Amino acid sequence: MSRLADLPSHGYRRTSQRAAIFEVLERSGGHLTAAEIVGAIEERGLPVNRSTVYRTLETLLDTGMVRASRLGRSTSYEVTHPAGEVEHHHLVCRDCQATLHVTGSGVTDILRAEAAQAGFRVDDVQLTASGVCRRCRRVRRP
Amino acid sequence: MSRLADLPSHGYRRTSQRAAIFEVLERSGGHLTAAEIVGAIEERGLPVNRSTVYRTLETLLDTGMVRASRLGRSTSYEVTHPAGEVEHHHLVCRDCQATLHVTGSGVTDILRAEAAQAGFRVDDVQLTASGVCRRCRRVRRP
DNA sequence: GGTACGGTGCGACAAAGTCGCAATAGTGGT
DNA sequence: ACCACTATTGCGACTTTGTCGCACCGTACC
Repeated sequence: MSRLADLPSHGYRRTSQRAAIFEVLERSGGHLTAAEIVGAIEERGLPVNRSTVYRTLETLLDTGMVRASRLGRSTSYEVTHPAGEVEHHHLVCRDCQATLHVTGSGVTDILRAEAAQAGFRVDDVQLTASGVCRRCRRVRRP
Repeated sequence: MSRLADLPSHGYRRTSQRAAIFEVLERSGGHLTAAEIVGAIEERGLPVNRSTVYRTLETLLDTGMVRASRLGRSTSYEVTHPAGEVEHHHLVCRDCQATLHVTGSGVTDILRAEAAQAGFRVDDVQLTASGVCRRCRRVRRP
Protein backbone atom coordinates (compact mmCIF):
# COMPACT_ATOMS: atom_id res chain seq x y z
CA MET A 1 0.00 0.00 0.00
CA SER A 2 1.04 3.58 -0.56
CA ARG A 3 1.53 6.56 1.67
CA LEU A 4 2.46 10.04 0.69
CA ALA A 5 6.08 9.53 1.66
CA ASP A 6 6.37 6.78 -0.94
CA LEU A 7 6.00 9.20 -3.81
CA PRO A 8 9.74 9.47 -4.43
CA SER A 9 10.03 5.71 -4.80
CA HIS A 10 7.53 5.96 -7.62
CA GLY A 11 9.70 8.55 -9.32
CA TYR A 12 7.55 11.50 -8.24
CA ARG A 13 8.49 14.48 -6.13
CA ARG A 14 6.84 15.28 -2.89
CA THR A 15 5.34 18.74 -3.06
CA SER A 16 3.13 20.75 -0.76
CA GLN A 17 0.30 20.72 -3.27
CA ARG A 18 0.34 16.95 -3.53
CA ALA A 19 0.42 16.67 0.21
CA ALA A 20 -2.54 19.01 0.55
CA ILE A 21 -4.57 17.19 -2.05
CA PHE A 22 -3.91 13.80 -0.52
CA GLU A 23 -4.61 15.03 2.98
CA VAL A 24 -7.90 16.59 2.00
CA LEU A 25 -8.95 13.32 0.41
CA GLU A 26 -7.85 11.38 3.44
CA ARG A 27 -9.67 13.58 5.94
CA SER A 28 -12.88 13.81 3.97
CA GLY A 29 -13.25 10.08 4.34
CA GLY A 30 -15.61 10.03 1.41
CA HIS A 31 -15.69 10.92 -2.23
CA LEU A 32 -14.63 14.33 -3.49
CA THR A 33 -14.79 15.82 -6.95
CA ALA A 34 -11.89 17.77 -8.41
CA ALA A 35 -13.76 21.02 -7.80
CA GLU A 36 -14.46 20.11 -4.18
CA ILE A 37 -10.79 19.40 -3.62
CA VAL A 38 -9.84 22.82 -4.94
CA GLY A 39 -12.41 24.38 -2.65
CA ALA A 40 -11.31 22.47 0.43
CA ILE A 41 -7.67 23.43 -0.05
CA GLU A 42 -8.42 27.07 -0.69
CA GLU A 43 -10.46 27.14 2.50
CA ARG A 44 -7.21 26.50 4.32
CA GLY A 45 -5.77 29.65 2.82
CA LEU A 46 -3.52 27.73 0.45
CA PRO A 47 -4.51 28.45 -3.15
CA VAL A 48 -4.22 25.68 -5.74
CA ASN A 49 -4.77 25.70 -9.42
CA ARG A 50 -7.33 23.46 -11.08
CA SER A 51 -4.77 22.09 -13.50
CA THR A 52 -2.55 21.06 -10.65
CA VAL A 53 -5.35 19.17 -8.99
CA TYR A 54 -6.21 17.30 -12.16
CA ARG A 55 -2.59 16.49 -12.87
CA THR A 56 -1.96 15.39 -9.31
CA LEU A 57 -5.01 13.16 -9.26
CA GLU A 58 -3.68 11.54 -12.41
CA THR A 59 -0.36 10.73 -10.77
CA LEU A 60 -2.03 9.54 -7.58
CA LEU A 61 -4.12 7.21 -9.73
CA ASP A 62 -0.92 5.91 -11.31
CA THR A 63 0.55 5.03 -7.96
CA GLY A 64 -2.69 3.41 -6.85
CA MET A 65 -3.01 5.69 -3.83
CA VAL A 66 -6.28 7.05 -5.12
CA ARG A 67 -9.26 5.62 -6.96
CA ALA A 68 -11.67 7.34 -9.34
CA SER A 69 -15.31 6.48 -9.62
CA ARG A 70 -18.50 7.86 -10.98
CA LEU A 71 -21.20 7.23 -8.42
CA GLY A 72 -23.37 10.27 -9.07
CA ARG A 73 -23.25 12.63 -12.02
CA SER A 74 -19.57 13.50 -11.87
CA THR A 75 -16.23 11.84 -11.29
CA SER A 76 -15.07 11.66 -7.70
CA TYR A 77 -11.92 10.48 -6.00
CA GLU A 78 -11.07 8.70 -2.78
CA VAL A 79 -8.06 7.23 -1.01
CA THR A 80 -7.79 3.52 -1.75
CA HIS A 81 -6.46 2.14 1.53
CA PRO A 82 -7.02 4.52 4.40
CA ALA A 83 -5.63 3.60 7.81
CA GLY A 84 -7.85 1.12 9.60
CA GLU A 85 -9.85 0.34 6.51
CA VAL A 86 -12.48 -2.35 6.41
CA GLU A 87 -13.46 -3.91 3.13
CA HIS A 88 -16.70 -2.33 2.01
CA HIS A 89 -18.67 -2.03 -1.18
CA HIS A 90 -21.50 0.14 -2.42
CA LEU A 91 -25.13 -0.50 -3.17
CA VAL A 92 -26.67 2.37 -5.09
CA CYS A 93 -30.43 2.66 -5.44
CA ARG A 94 -31.52 3.60 -8.93
CA ASP A 95 -34.64 5.31 -7.67
CA CYS A 96 -33.57 7.45 -4.73
CA GLN A 97 -29.79 7.38 -5.28
CA ALA A 98 -29.24 6.32 -1.68
CA THR A 99 -25.96 4.52 -1.03
CA LEU A 100 -25.66 1.59 1.35
CA HIS A 101 -22.48 -0.14 2.43
CA VAL A 102 -21.80 -3.85 2.51
CA THR A 103 -18.89 -4.87 4.69
CA GLY A 104 -16.93 -8.04 5.14
CA SER A 105 -18.22 -9.85 2.10
CA GLY A 106 -14.85 -11.44 1.40
CA VAL A 107 -15.20 -10.50 -2.22
CA THR A 108 -11.77 -8.91 -2.32
CA ASP A 109 -10.03 -12.12 -1.33
CA ILE A 110 -11.95 -14.16 -3.87
CA LEU A 111 -11.02 -11.76 -6.63
CA ARG A 112 -7.42 -11.66 -5.54
CA ALA A 113 -7.19 -15.44 -5.66
CA GLU A 114 -8.80 -15.65 -9.09
CA ALA A 115 -6.58 -12.93 -10.46
CA ALA A 116 -3.45 -14.52 -9.05
CA GLN A 117 -3.99 -17.48 -11.34
CA ALA A 118 -3.49 -15.11 -14.26
CA GLY A 119 -0.41 -13.60 -12.65
CA PHE A 120 -2.27 -10.40 -11.91
CA ARG A 121 -1.61 -8.71 -8.59
CA VAL A 122 -4.75 -7.00 -7.30
CA ASP A 123 -4.14 -3.85 -5.27
CA ASP A 124 -7.62 -2.46 -5.09
CA VAL A 125 -11.12 -3.72 -5.68
CA GLN A 126 -13.94 -1.39 -6.48
CA LEU A 127 -17.38 -2.91 -6.43
CA THR A 128 -20.62 -1.06 -7.01
CA ALA A 129 -23.94 -2.82 -7.24
CA SER A 130 -27.03 -1.08 -8.51
CA GLY A 131 -30.60 -2.04 -7.81
CA VAL A 132 -33.51 -0.96 -5.69
CA CYS A 133 -33.44 -0.35 -1.96
CA ARG A 134 -35.97 -1.60 0.56
CA ARG A 135 -37.93 1.62 0.72
CA CYS A 136 -38.22 2.14 -3.01
CA ARG A 137 -39.26 -1.47 -3.47
CA ARG A 138 -42.19 -0.94 -1.13
CA VAL A 139 -43.21 2.20 -2.95
CA ARG A 140 -43.49 -0.12 -5.92
CA ARG A 141 -41.53 0.76 -9.04
CA PRO A 142 -40.35 -2.16 -11.18
CA MET B 1 -33.99 -8.00 -17.06
CA SER B 2 -34.83 -5.29 -19.54
CA ARG B 3 -35.15 -5.21 -23.28
CA LEU B 4 -35.96 -2.28 -25.45
CA ALA B 5 -39.56 -3.38 -25.82
CA ASP B 6 -40.03 -3.07 -22.07
CA LEU B 7 -39.61 0.69 -22.13
CA PRO B 8 -43.35 1.39 -22.08
CA SER B 9 -43.74 -0.69 -18.93
CA HIS B 10 -41.26 1.67 -17.28
CA GLY B 11 -43.41 4.62 -18.31
CA TYR B 12 -41.15 5.57 -21.22
CA ARG B 13 -41.99 5.73 -24.90
CA ARG B 14 -40.25 3.69 -27.50
CA THR B 15 -38.69 5.97 -30.09
CA SER B 16 -36.38 5.42 -33.04
CA GLN B 17 -33.60 7.38 -31.35
CA ARG B 18 -33.72 5.25 -28.23
CA ALA B 19 -33.74 2.13 -30.34
CA ALA B 20 -30.70 3.33 -32.28
CA ILE B 21 -28.77 4.25 -29.15
CA PHE B 22 -29.49 0.96 -27.47
CA GLU B 23 -28.69 -1.04 -30.58
CA VAL B 24 -25.38 0.70 -31.08
CA LEU B 25 -24.44 -0.07 -27.50
CA GLU B 26 -25.52 -3.68 -27.86
CA ARG B 27 -23.60 -4.28 -31.07
CA SER B 28 -20.43 -2.60 -29.94
CA GLY B 29 -20.17 -5.21 -27.21
CA GLY B 30 -17.87 -2.93 -25.29
CA HIS B 31 -17.86 0.50 -23.74
CA LEU B 32 -18.85 3.60 -25.69
CA THR B 33 -18.72 7.24 -24.70
CA ALA B 34 -21.60 9.58 -25.43
CA ALA B 35 -19.64 11.14 -28.27
CA GLU B 36 -18.88 7.74 -29.79
CA ILE B 37 -22.56 6.86 -29.71
CA VAL B 38 -23.46 10.03 -31.60
CA GLY B 39 -20.77 9.19 -34.15
CA ALA B 40 -21.86 5.60 -34.58
CA ILE B 41 -25.47 6.56 -35.17
CA GLU B 42 -24.65 9.32 -37.61
CA GLU B 43 -22.55 6.86 -39.57
CA ARG B 44 -25.76 5.02 -40.32
CA GLY B 45 -27.14 8.15 -41.91
CA LEU B 46 -29.51 8.82 -39.02
CA PRO B 47 -28.60 12.11 -37.35
CA VAL B 48 -29.04 12.42 -33.58
CA ASN B 49 -28.61 15.33 -31.28
CA ARG B 50 -26.14 15.24 -28.41
CA SER B 51 -28.80 16.29 -25.94
CA THR B 52 -30.96 13.38 -26.95
CA VAL B 53 -28.15 10.93 -26.42
CA TYR B 54 -27.40 12.27 -22.95
CA ARG B 55 -31.05 12.30 -21.98
CA THR B 56 -31.61 8.82 -23.34
CA LEU B 57 -28.61 7.43 -21.53
CA GLU B 58 -30.02 8.90 -18.35
CA THR B 59 -33.32 7.11 -18.82
CA LEU B 60 -31.61 3.87 -19.79
CA LEU B 61 -29.61 4.14 -16.58
CA ASP B 62 -32.84 4.59 -14.67
CA THR B 63 -34.29 1.42 -16.08
CA GLY B 64 -31.07 -0.46 -15.39
CA MET B 65 -30.65 -1.45 -19.03
CA VAL B 66 -27.37 0.40 -19.22
CA ARG B 67 -24.46 0.96 -16.86
CA ALA B 68 -22.06 3.89 -16.67
CA SER B 69 -18.42 3.54 -15.73
CA ARG B 70 -15.18 5.36 -15.90
CA LEU B 71 -12.54 2.89 -16.96
CA GLY B 72 -10.32 5.22 -18.94
CA ARG B 73 -10.37 9.01 -18.99
CA SER B 74 -14.02 9.55 -19.74
CA THR B 75 -17.41 8.14 -18.87
CA SER B 76 -18.53 5.24 -20.98
CA TYR B 77 -21.68 3.19 -21.19
CA GLU B 78 -22.51 -0.45 -21.80
CA VAL B 79 -25.52 -2.74 -21.84
CA THR B 80 -25.90 -4.43 -18.48
CA HIS B 81 -27.26 -7.84 -19.37
CA PRO B 82 -26.63 -8.71 -23.00
CA ALA B 83 -28.09 -11.96 -24.34
CA GLY B 84 -26.05 -14.99 -23.29
CA GLU B 85 -24.08 -13.07 -20.73
CA VAL B 86 -21.62 -14.70 -18.39
CA GLU B 87 -20.66 -13.02 -15.16
CA HIS B 88 -17.37 -11.30 -15.73
CA HIS B 89 -15.34 -8.60 -14.03
CA HIS B 90 -12.43 -6.42 -15.02
CA LEU B 91 -8.81 -6.31 -13.97
CA VAL B 92 -7.15 -3.13 -15.14
CA CYS B 93 -3.37 -2.81 -15.11
CA ARG B 94 -2.20 0.53 -13.80
CA ASP B 95 0.95 0.44 -15.86
CA CYS B 96 -0.10 -0.64 -19.33
CA GLN B 97 -3.87 -0.12 -19.00
CA ALA B 98 -4.52 -3.62 -20.30
CA THR B 99 -7.86 -5.10 -19.27
CA LEU B 100 -8.28 -8.76 -18.32
CA HIS B 101 -11.52 -10.53 -17.61
CA VAL B 102 -12.33 -12.77 -14.69
CA THR B 103 -15.31 -15.04 -15.21
CA GLY B 104 -17.39 -17.22 -12.94
CA SER B 105 -16.10 -15.87 -9.67
CA GLY B 106 -19.51 -16.14 -8.02
CA VAL B 107 -19.07 -12.65 -6.65
CA THR B 108 -22.43 -11.53 -7.94
CA ASP B 109 -24.30 -14.16 -5.97
CA ILE B 110 -22.41 -13.38 -2.79
CA LEU B 111 -23.22 -9.71 -3.11
CA ARG B 112 -26.82 -10.41 -3.91
CA ALA B 113 -27.18 -12.51 -0.78
CA GLU B 114 -25.51 -9.92 1.45
CA ALA B 115 -27.63 -7.14 0.02
CA ALA B 116 -30.82 -9.10 0.41
CA GLN B 117 -30.34 -9.02 4.17
CA ALA B 118 -30.71 -5.25 3.97
CA GLY B 119 -33.78 -5.57 1.77
CA PHE B 120 -31.82 -4.34 -1.23
CA ARG B 121 -32.47 -6.00 -4.58
CA VAL B 122 -29.30 -6.15 -6.67
CA ASP B 123 -29.84 -5.92 -10.41
CA ASP B 124 -26.32 -5.35 -11.59
CA VAL B 125 -22.85 -5.73 -10.15
CA GLN B 126 -19.96 -3.79 -11.50
CA LEU B 127 -16.56 -4.85 -10.24
CA THR B 128 -13.27 -3.39 -11.34
CA ALA B 129 -10.00 -4.36 -9.73
CA SER B 130 -6.83 -2.41 -10.34
CA GLY B 131 -3.32 -3.68 -9.90
CA VAL B 132 -0.39 -4.84 -11.99
CA CYS B 133 -0.53 -7.48 -14.68
CA ARG B 134 1.92 -10.36 -15.10
CA ARG B 135 3.98 -8.64 -17.77
CA CYS B 136 4.36 -5.33 -15.99
CA ARG B 137 5.29 -7.13 -12.79
CA ARG B 138 8.21 -8.79 -14.54
CA VAL B 139 9.38 -5.50 -15.97
CA ARG B 140 9.54 -4.49 -12.34
CA ARG B 141 7.75 -1.33 -11.33
CA PRO B 142 6.44 -1.26 -7.76
C1' DG C 1 -58.06 8.38 -36.41
C1' DG C 2 -57.45 11.95 -32.68
C1' DT C 3 -55.25 13.94 -28.95
C1' DA C 4 -52.45 14.61 -24.78
C1' DC C 5 -48.08 14.73 -23.40
C1' DG C 6 -43.49 12.67 -23.43
C1' DG C 7 -39.52 13.15 -26.55
C1' DT C 8 -36.57 15.60 -29.86
C1' DG C 9 -33.76 19.20 -32.01
C1' DC C 10 -31.62 23.36 -31.58
C1' DG C 11 -28.82 26.81 -29.79
C1' DA C 12 -26.94 28.93 -25.99
C1' DC C 13 -24.88 28.04 -21.82
C1' DA C 14 -22.23 25.95 -17.67
C1' DA C 15 -19.06 22.73 -16.00
C1' DA C 16 -15.25 19.68 -16.48
C1' DG C 17 -10.95 18.75 -18.16
C1' DT C 18 -6.55 19.74 -21.18
C1' DC C 19 -2.36 22.07 -22.86
C1' DG C 20 1.81 25.07 -23.76
C1' DC C 21 4.80 28.03 -21.71
C1' DA C 22 7.39 30.66 -18.32
C1' DA C 23 8.40 30.75 -13.46
C1' DT C 24 9.24 27.93 -9.24
C1' DA C 25 10.90 24.56 -6.13
C1' DG C 26 12.28 19.53 -4.91
C1' DT C 27 16.24 16.33 -5.24
C1' DG C 28 20.65 14.40 -5.53
C1' DG C 29 25.37 15.38 -5.72
C1' DT C 30 29.38 18.07 -3.84
C1' DA D 1 24.85 24.56 2.82
C1' DC D 2 24.94 25.33 -2.21
C1' DC D 3 24.20 24.21 -7.13
C1' DA D 4 22.31 22.54 -11.14
C1' DC D 5 18.96 19.73 -13.18
C1' DT D 6 14.45 18.88 -14.13
C1' DA D 7 9.85 17.82 -12.46
C1' DT D 8 6.03 20.48 -11.05
C1' DT D 9 3.20 24.57 -10.69
C1' DG D 10 0.35 28.54 -12.10
C1' DC D 11 -1.83 30.83 -15.55
C1' DG D 12 -4.80 31.59 -19.31
C1' DA D 13 -6.75 30.11 -23.34
C1' DC D 14 -8.91 26.39 -25.17
C1' DT D 15 -11.62 21.86 -26.02
C1' DT D 16 -14.79 18.64 -24.47
C1' DT D 17 -18.59 17.15 -21.88
C1' DG D 18 -22.88 17.78 -20.12
C1' DT D 19 -27.27 20.78 -19.15
C1' DC D 20 -31.42 23.63 -20.06
C1' DG D 21 -35.55 26.13 -22.10
C1' DC D 22 -38.49 26.29 -25.70
C1' DA D 23 -41.03 25.26 -29.98
C1' DC D 24 -42.13 21.40 -32.75
C1' DC D 25 -42.88 16.37 -33.48
C1' DG D 26 -44.67 11.59 -32.95
C1' DT D 27 -45.88 7.74 -29.80
C1' DA D 28 -49.27 5.46 -26.90
C1' DC D 29 -53.64 4.96 -25.57
C1' DC D 30 -58.44 5.84 -26.25
